[in-house]
Amino acid sequence: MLFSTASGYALRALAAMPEDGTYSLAKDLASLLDLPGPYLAKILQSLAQEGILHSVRGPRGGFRLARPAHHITVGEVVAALEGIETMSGCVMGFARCDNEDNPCPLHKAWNEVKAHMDASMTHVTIRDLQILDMQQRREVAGSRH
Amino acid sequence: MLFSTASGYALRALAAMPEDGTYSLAKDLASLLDLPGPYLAKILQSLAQEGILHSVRGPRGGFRLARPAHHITVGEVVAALEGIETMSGCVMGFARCDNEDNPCPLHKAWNEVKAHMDASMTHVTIRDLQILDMQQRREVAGSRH
DNA sequence: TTTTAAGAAGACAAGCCTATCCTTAATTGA
DNA sequence: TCAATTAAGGATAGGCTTGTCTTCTTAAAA
Repeated sequence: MLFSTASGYALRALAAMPEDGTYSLAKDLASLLDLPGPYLAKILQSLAQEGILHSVRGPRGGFRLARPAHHITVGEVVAALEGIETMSGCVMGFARCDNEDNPCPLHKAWNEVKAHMDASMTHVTIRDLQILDMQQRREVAGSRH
Repeated sequence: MLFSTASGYALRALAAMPEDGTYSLAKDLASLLDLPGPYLAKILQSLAQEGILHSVRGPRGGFRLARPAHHITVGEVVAALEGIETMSGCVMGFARCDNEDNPCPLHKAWNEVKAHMDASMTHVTIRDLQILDMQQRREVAGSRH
């Protein structure tokens, strides 16, 4: 997996949250998606601090998307949890490796990879994941019959 | 960086080893490349166990490449230290994400990325890194004047 | 006002990676 | 044979990620 476990959990949880303004509970999302509850709660709290989610304490509280799902990109979520440095730097860890002077043998390939992923991550939004999420949950439900 | 620190160190050390059959000491490579000596020694020992290096104990011993540099691929080194699972699995950590049924929105992009990197890693060898290594050491030497 | 239902925040632990150190084993050379 | 040299192996420690647990705070509902 390219992303961290936390990012994967976050994307799945965001895709499962309704957009009707109602609040979802961390533990409900966790049991729905079969994720570790306390850990998911921490992740959702981080996303709330980053302005991706809105949270309310107390009865009938919980988490909801701070913006429409199609305005939250995958890259934004990953950056909020992992920082933006994830894919920067030389693939091989060479200190002196840049475009102009002495690129490492994997430099060109890695640059194309980065550009490709970067484009995907800024264009794919949580809304795109919602469809997938529905498909997956339908299949899981079907397999239980 | 895509690879682990250990893989980066390993590639740099392998690129710096002579191919004339003589043995290099872990601590010499470490000081030449400015890497943590004991840690590099562990890494080289792992590479010896994997058959990428040949090691001899005692005076005049050390490590040498077990095969010609152009027969050792970058992918082989990374796989020896990190396992082959590094780039397998869904990018987003979705359990049910495959080519046929329900690929995740990043699935296609990630597959192209994987194919690209995989091709590079099996075609680029330690010999390709030797040229880079010479360039980098020359520059470092020059910058000290 | 009291109770209850939530998130927020902190401590804590397990596991992995990075890194160091110490001891042991092997090999060479005197 | 003995001393020196080198890798091999194990123990240990710090940092980060994953994950759990407990306590505190907020806010709604009774």
